Amino acid sequence: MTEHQRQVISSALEGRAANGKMQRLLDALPDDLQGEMLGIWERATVPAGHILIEENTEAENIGFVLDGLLAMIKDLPDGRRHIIGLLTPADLFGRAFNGKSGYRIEALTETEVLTCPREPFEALLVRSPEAERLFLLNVLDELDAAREWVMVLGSGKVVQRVASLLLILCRHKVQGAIAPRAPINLNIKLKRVDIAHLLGTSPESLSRSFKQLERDGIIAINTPYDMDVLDLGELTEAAGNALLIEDFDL
Amino acid sequence: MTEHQRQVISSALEGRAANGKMQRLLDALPDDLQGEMLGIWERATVPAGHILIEENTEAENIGFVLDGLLAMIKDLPDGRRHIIGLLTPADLFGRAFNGKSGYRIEALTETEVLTCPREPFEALLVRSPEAERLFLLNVLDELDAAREWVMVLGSGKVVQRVASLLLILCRHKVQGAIAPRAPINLNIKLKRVDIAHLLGTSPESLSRSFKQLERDGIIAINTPYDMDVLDLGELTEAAGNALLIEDFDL
DNA sequence: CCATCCCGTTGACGGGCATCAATGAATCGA
DNA sequence: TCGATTCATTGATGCCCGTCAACGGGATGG
Repeated sequence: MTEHQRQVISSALEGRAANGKMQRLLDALPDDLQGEMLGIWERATVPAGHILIEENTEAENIGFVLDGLLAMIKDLPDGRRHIIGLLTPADLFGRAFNGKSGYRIEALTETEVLTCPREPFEALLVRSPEAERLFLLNVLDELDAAREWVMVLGSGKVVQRVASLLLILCRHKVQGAIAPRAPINLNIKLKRVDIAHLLGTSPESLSRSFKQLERDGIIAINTPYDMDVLDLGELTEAAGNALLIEDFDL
Repeated sequence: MTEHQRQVISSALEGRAANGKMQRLLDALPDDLQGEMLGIWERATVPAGHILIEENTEAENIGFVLDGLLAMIKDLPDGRRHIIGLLTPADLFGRAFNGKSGYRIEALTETEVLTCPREPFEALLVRSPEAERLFLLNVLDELDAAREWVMVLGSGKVVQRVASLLLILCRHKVQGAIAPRAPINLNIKLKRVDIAHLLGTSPESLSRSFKQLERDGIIAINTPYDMDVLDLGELTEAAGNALLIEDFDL
């Protein structure tokens, strides 16, 4: 491992949410492969609106989110756009081992990513069963997340979906930690339009649902991007218990 | 490999849709592991309504669908039930490597499956990188399917979702083959209620949507379980082009 | 052969929500 | 500093669709 490589990776991971996962991934590798793993990654900062992987193309890059927010987006012929899922720090994206994407990867905010060409990444996975298993576990997690979204989107009323989204954000925020009775502060990075497209609704209906949750005393809206969840129990109630896995330590 | 084992597997695969995939999986294994793989599977026939994996339990079994139809189902507290996804012949189910399920696996029709305990399956994957990669590819396919459902469920109108479902069924039917201009006959194994829960709507609305597609000359309904897709192009139109990957050879 | 059940369909009704339109607040650039 | 743009919110309107109800046909069982 060259000093340059070490520098890239360490500066990239410094003080970020993603460092734990990346570090675990590295530690699991045999020593002789660690350098190779580090060597193929390139760090990049992309502005909001930038498209990292185009729709319906053989993705040539694998990516790892360090900071910011990406989304899997599909444009519909009628001009509307649908957000299939989000990519947050510590998420992998790209199409290792399987072809075209069907959707594009777009930055919703300014984002820092690590990218590497697809071939050497695949080659490394083939060579190292440990790395491949880590990747497999990652994909399994993504599968759970996707199925959870299927659950959320299938459940009727808009308020329920909004509540479910908030629950997921809370879970993401307090992960591992014991959930306090105290309000959970959420810093939403998404615009209302994006949330709407994510939940399969319109910004107007979304706004009304937020207001309703606020009237019910379940949340407090400080700014459109800063809200507090006041009552986790009632929020779960409002969500209709639609979430697949409820692993809050209540 | 004992004669008993060989008998179980060969009779199980005989003349079934699932045999191709299982055979490929076997061929990819080193010779000395093939016997081990075959030895751990047990064949079973379960009646409709039978629950193969309970919700919120550590699944102790891995399964492989030979014939019939399974579904991933989550019950909502209000009594409604939501179908998250289907499992058709050649599909794997179970929770190798990651814990609880959050939904249950239930047979919608009488179903033949191969099952095996989880530990030896995982052990075999760990021992054989080839098997693990096959499993990984399987999971990647499932991920695509799940994201496709996210897409379908997010797209507004019920008629669009119905059309999308029909498109998926058509694709499943003609997979690989060149899609003919001639009508595609679909044999639906699902009850209307189940389709409704799958698409996040009600049986009544579903019926109306089917009728509308028939009025528009896009499909012909012979019986509720036997319909012909008359115009694949218009069906795609009606679906709003919401599908992620459109790999028909039109 | 009839009674019962299950299921799909059809009709009527009401509510939720998408759409259109307008206002207000915040940010940005000239 | 002042327009211009973007975005969130609110109101009004009409339609989609979820619900309740009833009907009919096919299957099952006595």
